[in-house]
Amino acid sequence: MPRRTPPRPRRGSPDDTRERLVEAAATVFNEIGYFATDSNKLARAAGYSPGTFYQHFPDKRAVFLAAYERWVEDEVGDLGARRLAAVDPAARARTFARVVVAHHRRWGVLRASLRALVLTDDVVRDYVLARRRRQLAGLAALRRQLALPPGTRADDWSLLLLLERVADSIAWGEAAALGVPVAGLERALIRALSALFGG
Amino acid sequence: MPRRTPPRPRRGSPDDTRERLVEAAATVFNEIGYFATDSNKLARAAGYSPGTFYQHFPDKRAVFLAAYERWVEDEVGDLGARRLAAVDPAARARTFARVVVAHHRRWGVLRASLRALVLTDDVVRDYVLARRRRQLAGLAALRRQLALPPGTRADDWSLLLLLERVADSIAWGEAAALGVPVAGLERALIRALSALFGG
Amino acid sequence: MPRRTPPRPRRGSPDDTRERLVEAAATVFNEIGYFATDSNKLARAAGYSPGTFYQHFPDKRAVFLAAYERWVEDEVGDLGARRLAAVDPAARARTFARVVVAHHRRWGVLRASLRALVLTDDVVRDYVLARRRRQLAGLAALRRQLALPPGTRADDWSLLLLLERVADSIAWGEAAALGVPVAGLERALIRALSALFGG
Amino acid sequence: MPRRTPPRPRRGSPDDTRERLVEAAATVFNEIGYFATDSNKLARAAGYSPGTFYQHFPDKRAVFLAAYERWVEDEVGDLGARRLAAVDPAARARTFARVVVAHHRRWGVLRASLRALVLTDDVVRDYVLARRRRQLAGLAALRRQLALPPGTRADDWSLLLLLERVADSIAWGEAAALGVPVAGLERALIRALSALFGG
DNA sequence: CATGAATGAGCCTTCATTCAT
DNA sequence: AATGAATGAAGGCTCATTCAT
Repeated sequence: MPRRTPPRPRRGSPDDTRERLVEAAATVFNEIGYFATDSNKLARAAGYSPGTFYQHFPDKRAVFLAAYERWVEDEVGDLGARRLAAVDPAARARTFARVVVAHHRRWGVLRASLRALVLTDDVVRDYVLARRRRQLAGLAALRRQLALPPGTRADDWSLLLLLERVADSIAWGEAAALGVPVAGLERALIRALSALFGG
Repeated sequence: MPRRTPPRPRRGSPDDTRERLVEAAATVFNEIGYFATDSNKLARAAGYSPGTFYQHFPDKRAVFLAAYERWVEDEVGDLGARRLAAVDPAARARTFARVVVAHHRRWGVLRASLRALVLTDDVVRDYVLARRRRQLAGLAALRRQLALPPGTRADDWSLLLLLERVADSIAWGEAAALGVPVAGLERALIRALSALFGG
Repeated sequence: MPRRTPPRPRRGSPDDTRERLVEAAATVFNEIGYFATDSNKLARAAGYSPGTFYQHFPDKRAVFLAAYERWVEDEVGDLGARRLAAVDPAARARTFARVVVAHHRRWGVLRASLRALVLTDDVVRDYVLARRRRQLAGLAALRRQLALPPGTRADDWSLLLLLERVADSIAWGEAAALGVPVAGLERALIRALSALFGG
Repeated sequence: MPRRTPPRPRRGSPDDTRERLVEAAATVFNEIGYFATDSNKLARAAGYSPGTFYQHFPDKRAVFLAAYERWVEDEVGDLGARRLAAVDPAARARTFARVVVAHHRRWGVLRASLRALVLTDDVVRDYVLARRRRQLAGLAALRRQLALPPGTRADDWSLLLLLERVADSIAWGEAAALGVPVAGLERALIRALSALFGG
């Protein structure tokens, strides 16, 4: 964990500042987790003072949600139907699995904090549930756009959960530490996704 | 959340005291999560003073691990080979799934805290990894004792992850909030377990 | 408390700007008190930015004094000798009392903040004492102009204090909350003033 | 204003600690006012750490009210009917006036803070109103016990207000700074009280 | 003249932990 | 073994003020 360079910027548009704060927050949350992060250090990590932080976010939770939002958007962008449609159908499951694992590698710790918060904080809970609904809807839409057969809600949901949990396990280094071959896990993911994409 | 009744015990054997502290800790952690739990209140919830707490545990993390330990032991007891061997083979997958879900219902919040801690705290990490290794070994042992064909490590691991994540989703009320039918999820679990137990 | 509409003015003469700032300050101070007032919000309430505020006043205390000044001037205007001289002598005490109460109704909260500041802040203290001296001198002048007999300094001062405190009590709603009839208090004021004006 | 000696005590009964905290709070509030007082310094002034403070009071306001309470009790004790009954009737007004002025000398700044808070903070407001009601009732009781003729509520109230405001003016040094003879003010008080006590 | 992004000292409060009894 | 008063570092957040544009 390298010391964050308390870097450079000063005096920009509010959007740039907010952007830098979210960026830094995402990084810090993902290094040491939500609970170990303090809002002052967060601001400094982005190159700002504590006051600036609170001019952009009402509280620590709010940046956290903003960072989460950004992660979700990233993933949605990379896994969107357009992108997948461009891929050779036989390779879709593989591509999908790789993108998911890559995302989890980037956001593993933040995700774990999110899980802990969801159970404790109602605002976070509602926020996440709303996102989840869209995720499920997105999967259904994907099926339609790729002309795949529809699945039950329970099947879709357990597929998403498997995907997510296995990707976390790879991302966190849990699998490696347990001597579970990562390649094997990826094959398992691809197999599960094949039920969706065919191939 | 009813006010926990600070029980009346005083001056028991050290083991009884420790026992009560762990018990109370498990309850409190599971109600409001590790990070929101205050060690003084925890001691009071067990009917003791803060000082007593620190005479039995070096720090807050230590009770947390003890509570986790207890949870794992519960589960191991209920899912142990002996118990399962007694069950009609055709019903094993169903029984296993039900027990797992029931356990997660009881320990959902504590588990989420654990996940967040694992990524941040090396002591917790090592502790949990050791447990996980035993869990995997237990699964292999189960296979042997029930005379089932062996599986790859990756298959076993992803099965455990699916089980765990789906059970959490049910336990946390996430599935219900998303309109995913719980019965369907349980069927999915049973299907996945059938690959293990046959049936 | 309706959201203050941040008015639209921009680029006026310095005096207009200052004027608007004082006006807004008087209002805000009188709604939530000096200590609860945030200089940035105050500037926004006047339709300006924080920077503009500090181009017109060296600090928060300065606007406060300016707002106080304005209140005093209002009162002096309404209670001035010229105005009173125009009133039927028999009605003077009544008129005087009514004007005083009306003023206090308008400025109650600001006045309470002033009292707290006076004891803590030497600049405010000196400022207020200077005003007070003029107030006493004004009373003496009033006597002369209305050809009334002179009074002792102590009598004048305690008359002013009674006036002020009873008016505050009415203005703050204290009297009403205690079930003390306001009409009775006003009669008491008039009685006390009659000693001054005769009638 | 001498530097408060951050003195001696350690490890006592909760009541003693609370007592010392209230005592110190009363002193500090009365030196620099409620708004300039910070809770950590308050605790240190009593010889404790910040944490101890918050083990005895939920917040700064709470000590403030406790300090106010103590002041009121002091005054009630010294002005109680029993005490006054013991005084030569002819001297009652004088005694009463002196005690009131002495009290205000001791508590002037705290009182001014109280006034500012009352208008802004509903809890303080209700607290003070309750006290005020008792004060009015006490005055009525005093009348009865001394076999004095009853007065109107408005008369009682405006008497209390005059008393209080004139005493504040003396206590704060306002009168002296304005060249108003304090002896004259005291005579004015005694005159007003004579209407109550006779004499 | 006006702006508003940025500042940072500092306040209120919490809570894991200690230690004298 | 148990107590609980006491600790104080640290964290979240505010707000008066500055200054480059």
